[in-house]
Amino acid sequence: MARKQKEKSKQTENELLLSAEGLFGEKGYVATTINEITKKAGYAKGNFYRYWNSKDEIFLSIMEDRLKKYRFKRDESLSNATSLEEVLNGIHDFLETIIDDRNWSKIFLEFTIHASYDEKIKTKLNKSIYRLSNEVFAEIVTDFVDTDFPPEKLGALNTALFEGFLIHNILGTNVLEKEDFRKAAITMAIALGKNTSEANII
Amino acid sequence: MARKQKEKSKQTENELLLSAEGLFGEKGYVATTINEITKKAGYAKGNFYRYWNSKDEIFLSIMEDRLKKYRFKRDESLSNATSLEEVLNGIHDFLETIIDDRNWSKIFLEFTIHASYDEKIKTKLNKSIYRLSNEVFAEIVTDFVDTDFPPEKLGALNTALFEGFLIHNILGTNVLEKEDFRKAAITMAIALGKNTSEANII
DNA sequence: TCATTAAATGACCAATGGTCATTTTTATAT
DNA sequence: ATATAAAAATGACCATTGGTCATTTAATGA
Repeated sequence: MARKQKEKSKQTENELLLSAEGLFGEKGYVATTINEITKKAGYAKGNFYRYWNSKDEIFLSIMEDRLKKYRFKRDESLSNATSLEEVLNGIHDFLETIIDDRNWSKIFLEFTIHASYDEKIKTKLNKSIYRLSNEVFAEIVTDFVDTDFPPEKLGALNTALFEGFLIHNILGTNVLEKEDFRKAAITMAIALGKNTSEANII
Repeated sequence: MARKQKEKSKQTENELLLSAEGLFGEKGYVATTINEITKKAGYAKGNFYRYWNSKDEIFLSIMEDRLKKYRFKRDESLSNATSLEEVLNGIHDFLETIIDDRNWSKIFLEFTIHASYDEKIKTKLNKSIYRLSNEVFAEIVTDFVDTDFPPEKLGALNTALFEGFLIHNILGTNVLEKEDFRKAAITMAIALGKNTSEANII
């Protein structure tokens, strides 16, 4: 039974993943050490590299996993929206679950910047996995947009405001609340995407 | 003449500052090495620590310097605005000079996140020096706001959208242009801060 | 029982930020 | 000029990092 060996291997991988996720969540990307990850799981450092080729790699896989879960929540939130306002509110219900996952949004940002210095990782990050809103946001929102303002830009702007709000939170600036963010984002989207007398004021 | 020694000392400090600014600008914060900084300026590593106590410290001083210059530009841009639209456009003229300073906005973000893991540096960053818009934005904008939406929140939201846009640029997502950012930010601010029939739609 | 294969180890490597005893350069007092 | 003190500069050294790899330990199938 070679089975048992594969099982053990899978289990070790899982133990390391769990250990890593815990440490990343506590201390962030840079401050977490491979040595710590393996030690916490009860192994020696070298064993880590049987399962991943680098710290980047294990982080990416953890990140993908978390984002998958986030996306699932988003799809739930959006399933029965019938107007732009409802869609936007649905999206923000879901964005707020990310915000509440406080440390992790910060850590995603940390890794995003770290990755931006490395073409390979940067490409991986951009490859749909990371960008939470853009295209999908656009897709959903298209039906509800009256103006000729491109929906994918609406999506990108929404993401931008969201990530800016994350930075605001990270610094603990304390001026904005979640509700402010939601109100601003929705107001912005409606002003740009809905054809009222004031929409294109500029 | 102890003068000469002090002059030499000042000059060395300057050479190191220039070297550091160049390297940070090229390679970012983490990737730049103290060894490189001193070597490029023609000194040995140890000499660095006569002038600064850490890499953080020299970076902060360079950052302050750059931000001072930015702020000067901003004050110029705002000197003769007479309406909310004009104020906002003035602010965005200045924000776009930061955006065009491409690498540096990225590096500021990199350092901001790095700093967020260290209470001491975080405090220093927040101590007015870094936050470009918030209070000042609020101060300037107050006169032009009709609604009861707090001006300091307008400022923070503007900053948030700005920094989100920076991240968008960093990742090279290519959906948004500077003009989109400007239009969105101004639309948002007006929709929240100007009393029209649509302003408080939510 | 024994050879084969997989899992796990930890000494080792180059590079990092930072320290510090030592050397080199410069200024002053006699 | 020369000796002394003080400032400027050096680079070997430290602990720690991500990553490598020859070696050891354990499971498997004959």
